[in-house]
Amino acid sequence: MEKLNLQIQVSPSLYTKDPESSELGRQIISKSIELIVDLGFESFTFKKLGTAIGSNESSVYRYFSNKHTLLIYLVNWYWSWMDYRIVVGTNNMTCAESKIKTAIKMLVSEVKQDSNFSYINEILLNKIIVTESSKAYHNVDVDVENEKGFFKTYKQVVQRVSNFILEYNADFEFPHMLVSTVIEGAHNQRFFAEHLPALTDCDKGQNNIIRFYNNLVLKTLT
Amino acid sequence: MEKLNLQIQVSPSLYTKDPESSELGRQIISKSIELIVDLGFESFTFKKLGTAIGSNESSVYRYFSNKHTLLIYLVNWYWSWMDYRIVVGTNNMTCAESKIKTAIKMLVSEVKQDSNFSYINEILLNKIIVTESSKAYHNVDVDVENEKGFFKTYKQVVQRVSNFILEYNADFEFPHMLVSTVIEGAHNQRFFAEHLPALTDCDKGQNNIIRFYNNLVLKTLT
DNA sequence: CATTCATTAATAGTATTACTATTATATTTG
DNA sequence: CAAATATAATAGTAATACTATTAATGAATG
Repeated sequence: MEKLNLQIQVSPSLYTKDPESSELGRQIISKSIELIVDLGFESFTFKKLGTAIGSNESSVYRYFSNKHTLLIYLVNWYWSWMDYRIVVGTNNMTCAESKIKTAIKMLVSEVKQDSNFSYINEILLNKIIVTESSKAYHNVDVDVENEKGFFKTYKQVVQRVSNFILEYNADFEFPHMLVSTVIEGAHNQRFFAEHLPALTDCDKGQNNIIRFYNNLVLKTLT
Repeated sequence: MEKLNLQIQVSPSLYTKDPESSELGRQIISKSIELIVDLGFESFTFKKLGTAIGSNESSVYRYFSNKHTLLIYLVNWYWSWMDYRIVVGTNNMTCAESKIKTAIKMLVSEVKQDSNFSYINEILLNKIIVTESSKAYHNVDVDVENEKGFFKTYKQVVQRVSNFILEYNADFEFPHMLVSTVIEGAHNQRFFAEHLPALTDCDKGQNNIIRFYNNLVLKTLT
């Protein structure tokens, strides 16, 4: 596709200062993605991030109040980006089945770099989603953070794909359950394939995950 | 069922001193379950646990080298217990479909207290599994810990149910994927129902989760 | 009965983390 | 140029996740 002039909008409640507004801010995002992948979220600190971008811990704190909020920012960026991809990818499609398959493919497979958003490495960000994103909501503050809209873009994607499901089968009772099962399930399978292969059957190749979930969704809907 | 003289065996690699071997050890397990549910795993500390059992931080360290290992211990206990329940629950069954349904019900629904294991509150432990267990493997040390057998009992349950799946449909390519999708999916749905209802359709009652996954599994296998 | 051994409790101490606060120095902008 | 703003550097704090040491207790054994 052509290169577009796009920017993913992230809710201002997720930062103290907009990281898109300065070079330092963009570096914070860019490098934090690399560091979280390399170190894991637990070992990632603002001090290490500051050093890595040739800046200071305290400068990072001017953008994000803590590393948890930074993770939420990244997660929201990812789901806004995914939502945009699903909308574009299914645009002009009339067949509900095709829409579902397109969405599943995007949600389930490994991601490719999107040159429209230069300072964000979507491949690495996708790895963070697979490995770390459940930590965004598996904590004591979920309810408060949910109220603040921290999970809005994820819910938006689930809703969008749920609508495809209902287009395909208006009587199906559990579209959201099905969609969230597929999304979280696929992330797990990718993680298991790499670290706990006994919990999956991916040894025979990546495409199995797509085949498995396509089959699962379409059969469940009949 | 009658009260049995049973004890769940947990691998000695998961503790420094066997908590089953002393009153203090049993209290450590018992109280840690309560505290992790109340505080969340991140805010749970051995210091707080020591105080809560009227003992000392350092005494807890004689049993478990850190709180992560204690979580792994609890997770392993849970899956050994679940495996035992599945074996007993499906014993003498000849019909593969019934075995599958029995297993799904056990894996998916809220748990009831099992009086055979007095000092462990299975209801609370199940909440820990739902909310915290993904933290057991979503970290940088997965591979090392997997080598050490930290996830053995979980894999054992997945394998057992996968065998039922193959009994039902020997040609099905992805039994482990299906089983781990159901287990993790059901845990997520229970969590979402409580905290992020937009990601699920559970408002109409708990039984929906069982219905949804029963339907999903049996249709996927046709 | 005395000794030994293991268990536990209490205390202190360390490195790291996740911040906050302050000040100094650049840089931008009006 | 002055004022405002952004950044860097430094210092400091409370809490965490431990380790190490010592002391008190009690049970087993010779």
